Amino acid sequence: MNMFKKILIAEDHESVSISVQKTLSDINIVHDHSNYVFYCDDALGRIKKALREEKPYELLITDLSFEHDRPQEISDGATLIKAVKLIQPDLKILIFSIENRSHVAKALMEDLEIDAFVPKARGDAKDLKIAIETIYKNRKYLSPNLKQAVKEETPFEFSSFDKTIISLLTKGTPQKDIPFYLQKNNIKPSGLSSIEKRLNTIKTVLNISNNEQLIAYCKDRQII
Amino acid sequence: MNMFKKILIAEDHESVSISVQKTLSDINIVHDHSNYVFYCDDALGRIKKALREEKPYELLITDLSFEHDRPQEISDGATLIKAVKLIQPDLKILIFSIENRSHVAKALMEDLEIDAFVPKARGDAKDLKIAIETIYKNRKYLSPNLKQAVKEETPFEFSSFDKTIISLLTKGTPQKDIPFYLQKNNIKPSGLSSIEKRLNTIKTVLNISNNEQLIAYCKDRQII
DNA sequence: AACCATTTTACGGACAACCGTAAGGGTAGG
DNA sequence: CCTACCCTTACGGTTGTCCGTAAAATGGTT
Repeated sequence: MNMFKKILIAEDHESVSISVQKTLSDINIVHDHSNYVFYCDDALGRIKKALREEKPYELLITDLSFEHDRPQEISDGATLIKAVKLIQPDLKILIFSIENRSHVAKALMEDLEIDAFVPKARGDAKDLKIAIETIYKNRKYLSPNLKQAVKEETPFEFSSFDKTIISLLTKGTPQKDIPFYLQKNNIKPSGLSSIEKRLNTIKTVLNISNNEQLIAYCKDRQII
Repeated sequence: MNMFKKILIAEDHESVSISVQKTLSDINIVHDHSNYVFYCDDALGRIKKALREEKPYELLITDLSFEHDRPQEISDGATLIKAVKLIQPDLKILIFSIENRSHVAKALMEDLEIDAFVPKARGDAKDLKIAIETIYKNRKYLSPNLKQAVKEETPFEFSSFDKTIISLLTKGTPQKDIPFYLQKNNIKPSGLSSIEKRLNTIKTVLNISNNEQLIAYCKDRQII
């Protein structure tokens, strides 16, 4: 049976990297043991080098978040993928991440045009095998292990303006002082009333009754 | 060289479990392939069974957080460890977790009387090997990869009362309504002034200026 | 029972947040 | 150029929070 021959693994956790390599060998992929890296910069370097030598990679398996323990040009998986797409658009990409929210995974698949998304969870090794086999057949793969939002809640879109004022609140800025900050940074609506109105509509839409609950909501969903 | 002969791995992520097994075999531990489980309840069952058969485990490697995808008696690693200590106090225990904050790891080592703490991070497989070799020599092992709190901040102790009122705020309860709730649940200081004063001292000690910042602080540190 | 120390509660003024209304300021279409 | 419309801002009244002070309750000691 045919299969990918040249795969690159970008993953900062040594233990995860090991198990991905093991999984590849389980499905009879002869995986050269040097084809894994711990930093995004190294991943991009390897891909460039392989292109120069005209032995390009066929698949990139990458994590999303990498620990910032040394200065890097590229510090996360999403940025890496964008950079890779510029130099080798046909490279197949599989994200293997702790992120397990369905709507986040879907958004990433569309925005980054990746081929598969597998969350680190129970049975993730089996999941990974299926994903690799699926994308080898030129099909997309969105893992069934992704979690639907419990309440199928309205995917309310926080604008960057919203995030700015909420972030300021979490830094201890009193609401009435936010206009000064916004003016300094030339952010468009800067009136106190605009801030009040915006916070009010957010709270109404999300059925939230005070600022404290709003902060908790945003923190839980990693909006800020 | 002598080494552990009977080890149990409790870890819900299949990929991590695989790499731990691989790591064990790397240091020449003959690891029976059935000695890993995906649920805490199964872990406790295995340990009990091994005791009955007078072939007890020598080491337990466990995660801290497990996904709640089916009803379990024990749903997290800390509870598992407490239960295990009751039936086999001499069993050596190694926590292998995503948690990488030094003070949290230290607290766990003391509270649960575990033998080693290794965070899932860069080089965690090597880290794991060293940890196992160290505890085999009856020494404790606290990984050097743990992160010190950036500011060595005052480890402020939130009382259960504090957590209660902060939780109520995050649920949208107005401050002025909290006394009613406290009275209903027979929580002792229930006056509005007591709540105000408590919030005030917390904010003063932590140098926090408003409730929003306090909520963010607590969410970031998983206090609530 | 009387005393003191600490905690809890009640009260009141100052201030911030909330909310409706209305006035100002752009922009697109006529 | 005018007008209708929307977005933004200003204003004021109400309510909630903040914070200091003082009274009341609690608990321990003699």
